[in-house]
Amino acid sequence: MVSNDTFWNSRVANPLESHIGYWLRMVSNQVSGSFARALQERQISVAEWVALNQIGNTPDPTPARLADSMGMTRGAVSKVLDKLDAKNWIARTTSDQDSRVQFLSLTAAGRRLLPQLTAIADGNDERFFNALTKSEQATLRGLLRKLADAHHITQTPVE
Amino acid sequence: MVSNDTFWNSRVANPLESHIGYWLRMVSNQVSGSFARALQERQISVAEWVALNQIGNTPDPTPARLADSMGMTRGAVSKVLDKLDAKNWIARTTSDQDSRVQFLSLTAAGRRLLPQLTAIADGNDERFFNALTKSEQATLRGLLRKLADAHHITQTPVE
DNA sequence: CCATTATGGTTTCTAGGGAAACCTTCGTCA
DNA sequence: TGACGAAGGTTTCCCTAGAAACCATAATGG
Repeated sequence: MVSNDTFWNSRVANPLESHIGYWLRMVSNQVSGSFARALQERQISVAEWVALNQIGNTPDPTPARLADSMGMTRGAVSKVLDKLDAKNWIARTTSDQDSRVQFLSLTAAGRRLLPQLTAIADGNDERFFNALTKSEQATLRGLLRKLADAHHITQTPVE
Repeated sequence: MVSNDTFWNSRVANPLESHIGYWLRMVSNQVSGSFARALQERQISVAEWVALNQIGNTPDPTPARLADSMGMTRGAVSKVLDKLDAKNWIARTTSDQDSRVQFLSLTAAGRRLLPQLTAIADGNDERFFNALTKSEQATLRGLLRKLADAHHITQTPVE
């Protein structure tokens, strides 16, 4: 047994606690909630951060590709990009080959900001999963990857 | 190594993929998304289902306790209860001892419905985590419990 | 015993994201 | 080449949930 049983057994009986998905959401909500709060202090939403990160780390990013990889609709992405644009962290330039397409890029300010946000993300992950040993962390990562693989999940999670 | 490396290594390099939280959200989003879609076919939201389940499985449920256990604000819970009430799945009766307090209970229709929804939840969990062996499932559950324990997470996850 | 504070629940306002309609531009094919 | 469908992006509408203001009632304490 891995965990502190007395604590958990004290909880109100609920058949759903036998679901792995239950624990998965519980933990996932907490870790992303804590990250969202950290970003909030800088007036940045998780979606904005994910978009910024994708723009900084994928080749030739466009709104459509972002929507695909983030698992958001194009409408939603459009609004997120508006925000990033208003904050002068990204630039949108229309493609020469296809005037429907926009290429997205980080501005100088965006390039300065991104590593700071990445550091926050690193710290959040580190702090949260430090409750596990290195070996347990590797096991957990492996199991999650196996699930993602089995179900062909490819979307970068946003919320 | 647990997973299919060639598949994952073909992904665009992104430093965040080293975060366990990244994989956690990715997988969690997928499992709860698939569950949400299953409920959607019956015009039921995840929040409604969680509330219904709590009402059916906790002693003397009240809106305030629900808000606590679900990690939602009381305002949000109030609206969810309005929906369940409109569908005639729950009843609200004000307490004799404290007229501010409402006790929540399932109606006959609610009692009939709940097991069906629970079966959907069971099926969803089962189907998704079948990609892991029984032993891996136990390991995963243990690791998630350990994290929830370490961080004193007690809220039933909603979305 | 009354004033103040705390608590339970609802309502209002706002922000974020999906769905779908919309506009523009590109590709196809007759 | 011109019509039609597909694709990229934006806008509009709607729904959900949080924040905060609000109302009613209970508890506290002077």
